[in-house]
Amino acid sequence: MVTIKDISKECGVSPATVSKALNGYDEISPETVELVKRTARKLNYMPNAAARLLKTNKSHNIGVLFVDDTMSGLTHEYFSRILNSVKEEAEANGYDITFISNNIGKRKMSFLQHCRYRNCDGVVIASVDFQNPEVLELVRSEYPVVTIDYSFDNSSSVVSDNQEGAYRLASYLAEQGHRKIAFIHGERTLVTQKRIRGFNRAMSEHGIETPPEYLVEARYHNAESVRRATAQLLDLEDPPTAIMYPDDFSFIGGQTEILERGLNIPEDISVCGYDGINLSRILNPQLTTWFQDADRIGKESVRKLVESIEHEKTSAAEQIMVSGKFLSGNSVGKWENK
Amino acid sequence: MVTIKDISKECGVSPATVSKALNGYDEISPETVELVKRTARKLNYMPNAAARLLKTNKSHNIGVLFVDDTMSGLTHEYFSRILNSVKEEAEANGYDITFISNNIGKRKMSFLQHCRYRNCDGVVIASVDFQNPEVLELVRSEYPVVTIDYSFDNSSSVVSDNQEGAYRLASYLAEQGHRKIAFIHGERTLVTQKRIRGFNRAMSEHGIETPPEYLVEARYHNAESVRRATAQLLDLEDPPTAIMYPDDFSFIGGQTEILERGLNIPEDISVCGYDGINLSRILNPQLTTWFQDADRIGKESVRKLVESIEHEKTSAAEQIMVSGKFLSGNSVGKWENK
DNA sequence: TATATTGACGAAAACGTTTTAGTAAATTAG
DNA sequence: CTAATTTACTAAAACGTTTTCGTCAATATA
Repeated sequence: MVTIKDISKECGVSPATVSKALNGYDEISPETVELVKRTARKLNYMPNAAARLLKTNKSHNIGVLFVDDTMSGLTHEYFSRILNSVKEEAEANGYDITFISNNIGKRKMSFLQHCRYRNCDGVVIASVDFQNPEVLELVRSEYPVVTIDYSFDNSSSVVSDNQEGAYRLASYLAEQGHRKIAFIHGERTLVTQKRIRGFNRAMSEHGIETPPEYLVEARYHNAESVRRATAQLLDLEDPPTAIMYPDDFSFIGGQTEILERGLNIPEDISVCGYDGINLSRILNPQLTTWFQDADRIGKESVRKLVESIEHEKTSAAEQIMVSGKFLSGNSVGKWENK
Repeated sequence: MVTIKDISKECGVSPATVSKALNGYDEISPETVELVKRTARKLNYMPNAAARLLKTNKSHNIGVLFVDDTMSGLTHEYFSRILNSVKEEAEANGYDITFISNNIGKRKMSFLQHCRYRNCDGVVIASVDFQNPEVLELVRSEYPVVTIDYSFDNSSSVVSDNQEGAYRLASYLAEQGHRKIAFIHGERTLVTQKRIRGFNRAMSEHGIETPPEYLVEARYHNAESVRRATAQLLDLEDPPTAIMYPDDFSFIGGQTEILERGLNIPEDISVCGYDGINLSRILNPQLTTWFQDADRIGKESVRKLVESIEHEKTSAAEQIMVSGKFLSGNSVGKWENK
């Protein structure tokens, strides 16, 4: 391993000078800087992040806390895209990322301890149980934190505009003439609550009374659970003519149920998804859905986090809302009161 | 930040003793060990990974090199599952993972340099262009390396049994009476070559002559490209009665084409996928496909890598093959020479 | 010319560990 | 009862950086 000392010997200057030359201090003569840099390149020198960290207390490492229990975190395209853009934005800013977990080897440690162990400079948190005491401990800690799709009072967050998304989808269905609109929503998280609110607003704006049995809970990203919910709706005395699904993926479970009953989309029943993942674009029929801008969400999170890290004094907590986009497909038909 | 010195003061012993007590050296009296550990817990002490690394030269950090250009790396369920199991197995062994890239901040560095910068103990490489000079540099370096789905001579690898998978699928189609079997395969990587070999073996064992136009290349995970390939096959003078697809996801592109021509699966045409991802289980019809054991692949990679890291002397390069599983669905029909 | 300032560099301490080479006391062996 | 060994500890160096104070010329100022 080639160190600063090797360079200093080769150049006949002190290690201090090498360090300064490499880090662009202005008290080193241009010629020396040139010499040092050339030698560094020649020797294929790479700074040692750990040694540097020890002095500077900056690891240039961002902790990423994603759910890991159900594993649906990484296979859910929405989250894997967030992760990917978090990674890319981090790298663009000179940071690496480290997954934060609470069991590393035999050593049991809390999320916070893991962060300290690895000297993270900050953490982005997504797709976790935000009631979890360990998560709360982390949020309340000395660390700069950005949460995704959930907001705490004293830290920054980036959230997808769930209320708007559900509102727009529901409004669209109503505008197509539907009056019996059901909403299969996910578990009752903050995200779900926002979507329900958006849905309700659209309904009331269109003067539609939604019977309570039109709102049914299923599990996000779970086709089987959504299929059951769909069956439940279709079994109703007065079944809906349109169904909003919790997400594009789980919709396929609903589709199975619909097909098996000999119904056609969108002739007999209209549907729409949520997320706007790749899958939704290639499905038959193509889904009408709401695109969540996962890339921007990841990117904004890191941008804000890095700002908090590097300008701790001047950077204030901020709630950032990322808007999505309506994606039209072939899954919604006009309902003409047949 | 509470350090070893804080503990040493609190306990009235030297830092050296604290370190040894914490690390289970046997030259410390049981009482002292007890006292030190208790105090450490009381003060909420966490060792500083960077400081430790500096002395021991072990970072307990595994580099993960996944493709990041097309981004299909992380959204492809096969790879996201590998990543997930890599992460979990790493954590189980006391390692964190760091994504290796070649542009971190403004600093342009090679993959190898990035590894050195972060002091990785070893690297697992998957889903990259294995001809890439930077990848080769890394493979040939001083680092323990495990490659996934590609083998180099002097390092270890974990590969999915692609030949077997394609062989079994093709055999199955033949056993169902099909004689006109087409294979839409992916780009000509090593993986693809293995699959083609398996396909060919199955064909020749069943005495089937496959016209060259039944083998068509498309892009993995790309519905549009696979749809075009499907159209090409269906436009043939003598179209196939069964099609093997490059992967479950891209099959949906093929399905679109098939449906638009008014054909039914499996009555008019039989299909099978590859990968056995979640999606394949919930699709209509359910796909007959080959399950690749991504979890085991990730796990074995890390197991082998950790072995190479921790027993550098005794651990020899090894090629590990992970077998998959035939998943039957409703996408293949018997072909009775109608 | 004497003094103050600037420019270019180096010595050394520090960051939090681990580990080698002791050391002094207690125990055992002869 | 010495001498040798063992037990339980410590001092200090080292890992590769960064950074604070110097220092010593050279230049600018009075």
